[in-house]
Formats: sequence, C-alpha cells, structure tokens
Amino acid sequence: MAATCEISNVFSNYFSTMYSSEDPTLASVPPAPTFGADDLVLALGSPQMALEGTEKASWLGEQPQLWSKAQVLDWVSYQAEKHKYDPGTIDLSRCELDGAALCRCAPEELRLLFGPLGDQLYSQLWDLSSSFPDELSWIMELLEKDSLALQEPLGEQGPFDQGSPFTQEILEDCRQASPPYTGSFGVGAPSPGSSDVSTAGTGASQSPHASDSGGSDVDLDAPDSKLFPRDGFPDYKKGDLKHGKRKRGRPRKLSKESRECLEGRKSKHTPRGTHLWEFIRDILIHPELNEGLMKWENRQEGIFKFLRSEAVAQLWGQKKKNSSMTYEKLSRAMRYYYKREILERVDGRRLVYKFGRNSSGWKEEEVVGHRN
DNA sequence: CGCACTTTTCCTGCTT
DNA sequence: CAAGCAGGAAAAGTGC
Repeated sequence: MAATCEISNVFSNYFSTMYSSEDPTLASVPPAPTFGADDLVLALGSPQMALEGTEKASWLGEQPQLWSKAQVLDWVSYQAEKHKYDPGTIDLSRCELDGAALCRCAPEELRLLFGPLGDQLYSQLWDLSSSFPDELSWIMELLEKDSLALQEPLGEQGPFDQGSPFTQEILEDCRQASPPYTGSFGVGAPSPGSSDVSTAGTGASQSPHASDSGGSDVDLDAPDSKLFPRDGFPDYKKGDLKHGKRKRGRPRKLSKESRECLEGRKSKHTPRGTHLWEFIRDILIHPELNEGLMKWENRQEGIFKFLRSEAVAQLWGQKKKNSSMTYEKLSRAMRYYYKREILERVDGRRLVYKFGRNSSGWKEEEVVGHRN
C-alpha cells in the first residue's frame, strides 16, 4: 500500500501541528520530519495545491466516484483553469455527469466532451481515484479537510479551543452550501475503520454549544454560534438551564430539516460507523500514523495507554462530526465496554486500558493477516 | 413505529 | 486542586 507512507507523513504533520503543545512531557515524541501545510497537500497527490486562500473546493476530500454533478463541474472548471484552457472552449452545459459516470468514461469520451482537456482530466481522475486506500480512508478524509483548515491562521489559541481548525472546517462547510455529501469511501473495505466519516453531518449542530459539555471544558461563547439561528435548535443549550441545572441526558441535536438544509440535502441516513473501540484499535495498529496519540503498554496482552487523550477525543469527535467531544465523554463510552468485555479494567493506572475477550483485530497476528 | 444497541451528555462522588 | 475514574441516568442516533 504505497499510499500509507504518504498518509503517514500527513498524519504525522497533522498531529504535530495540531497537538504539539498539549503535553510537554511528550517532547521526546519525534515531531515528525517537519512538513508544511503545502507538503500535506502534496503528499496527498492531489492538485489542490493550486487552490489558494480559504476557498475550499467542493470535490476536495471526496472520492471522485462519489462526486455529484456540481462537484464534477467544479472540478472540471478547476482543471480547465489550472491547465490554462480557455473556458470558452469547453461547453460545461453538456456535462451532465456525476462522479460515478465521470469515472466510467473512457479517455476518448472525455476528449469528446472536454476536448484536449479530456486527457488531462482522465489522468488526474486516475490519480485522484487511486489515492484513496480504503483501509485508511477515514483518516484520509479527516486529513484532507484539516490540511485545508490548517492553512487558516491558527492564532494564539490552544489546540482544543473553540477556534480550532475543526471549527473552521464547519464554518467552511456551511459557507459553501455544498452539494450532496455522499461521503463514504468504503469501497468494499473490510475494516470497520473504513466506514463513513462524513455523512453524519451534524457537526454544525454541535459547535455552538461545544462549551456546554461536562468536564473541564472552558466555557466560552462559540464564535460561530451566530451562524445558527436559535430557532433552528430545539430547546437544548444554556438557555435551557433552569435555575442553573440542565436536564440530565443527552441534549437534542438539530432537527432533521435543519440538518438537511445545512448539509445540502442528503437522502439516506448515516450508516452506523466505526465503533469507538475499533477506532481506538485502528489508531493503535497503525503506529506509523498515530504519532504519539496512544501507545501499546503490552501488545501481547492488549494493554494500551492514551498519551494525548484530548487529541484522541478530538479525532473521535471529528470522525463523528462532534466538535464537543472530550476525553471525559470518550472515557465514559470506554467504561461501558467493561461490562461487555470489549475492554478490561486496568486498575490503578490512569489512561490505561486493555482489550478484552470480545474485542478483535488488534493482535499482531490478526493485523498481519489483515494487511496481507 | 418500536425496540435494541451504542454512544453522548451530564452528574456526583471518589481516587490519584 | 486538577485530572482522571466510576458508574447512574437519560436521551440521541441508528439499524432492523
């Protein structure tokens, strides 16, 4: 899997950039050969380096097969511009292809539609399509988005503050009113980690009250709260607090209508994605990717430790489109696994867990078998 | 629609 | 004191 190496670079850079200040005691963690944001993009083998500023291409980060017609048009326009084709020579009105249809096109057909640009399109399409390994697609998708977000100024805020790139991503997504976001790269991927990352689509609903979570979260007014009119949300927020106490239990998220509006109308509901323990496992079994997030304490026994607990929580939150995820909440979910014997308790050791008899896929022999 | 399942959110109390 | 752990409670989101 040639792409793994590239992803590794991206992942390394991603985490060293995003989370490097979280735990000073981890200074020994190799900060990964420093790549700039540009390298992030280059490593992905995509042509988006030509994109400048904060504008985000709608097709970016999605598998070409999953592009909508609008995304196809967007991409073709971009390619035309990139290769200095006179837009006047290309009749985009004839382009009625969605991503799947585009990918089925032979070079001649593309040439027929787009003239000499067709050849360029064909080769770029090939590059793009092959740059999505299914096993690690969820990581890819996160990184695609965040590599763009990283190009935004980070300011002085800590890595998990409200103004994090995650929030930027949400802002971008909302600003664009992007076309249907079909999301999944799970092209027959056997790993649960390949399941959908981008279809949950409720992230925007989370952000305004990210500060309302438990634990030690800083209570700030989210800067993007003005994006979401209050009436778009059911009674769920600080306004709902009665006499300083909120109702127990999980607050409501966006109504279906609001969500569909925000995500540009998505037909199907989100398939159940990766389970938390699988997400954790996937990070652990790709040591080249996890860059100091977690480590094995005892691989044979399945004992592992969170090194950057909040970073892992943020990543999990990102996967679930939930910007208010914290280690506090993640750990609660982890504790539920004790009863089901997916995890076992490791007494007296903070941030240390152990895979239980009902977990799988983490043992060395299993991992090797899976990769071959 | 109802139910089961898996989180997510919040909370109180305890431990390190 | 802060961070983490434990686990109850309730609700959300999803699949069937």
